[in-house]
Amino acid sequence: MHLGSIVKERRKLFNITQETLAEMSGVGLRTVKQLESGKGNPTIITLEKVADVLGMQLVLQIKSMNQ
Amino acid sequence: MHLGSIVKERRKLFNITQETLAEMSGVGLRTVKQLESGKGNPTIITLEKVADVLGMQLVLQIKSMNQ
DNA sequence: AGCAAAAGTGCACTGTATTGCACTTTTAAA
DNA sequence: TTTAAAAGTGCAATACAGTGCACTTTTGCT
Repeated sequence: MHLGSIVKERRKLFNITQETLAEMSGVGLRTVKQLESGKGNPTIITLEKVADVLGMQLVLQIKSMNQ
Repeated sequence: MHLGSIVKERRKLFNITQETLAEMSGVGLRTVKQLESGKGNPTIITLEKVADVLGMQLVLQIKSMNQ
């Protein structure tokens, strides 16, 4: 499961639209759409802005841990 | 602690140079240097390439977990 | 089914990440 | 302490991420 899907699922949990997420995070709507649909290659800052609004954070962890 | 520092620390654990990490990951040396020194705003793919070589992965998790 | 809202996409422009090169600074080993 | 290897940095070129706009497709509600 890629990062975009995780963002999308989490956003739906909050019952907000891509447009609202874009506004709240300060990221362009087009960028949010691309991120969620798995297109493109966002920068860390873009991903962090979006994740932050959704109460999530980007972390680097040792590989192959369950969940 | 930012992502660059985590990469740097992890790399030192493996006793390899930035140059070796760059070669192994397929990322430019200049980019590795910027990443580790906290300059710039890498893309997910760049960070994933480097993390992969170091046996790490980028994950999105619910915020405010310990560690 | 009908329809409005939400999501996905092609295009084009702007800004910036990636990169190599050449150089300086720092580190660590003899 | 010397000094070679490793790390940090300014500059410039290229590739591509971020974005708005206009449009199509999908979703989900009545």
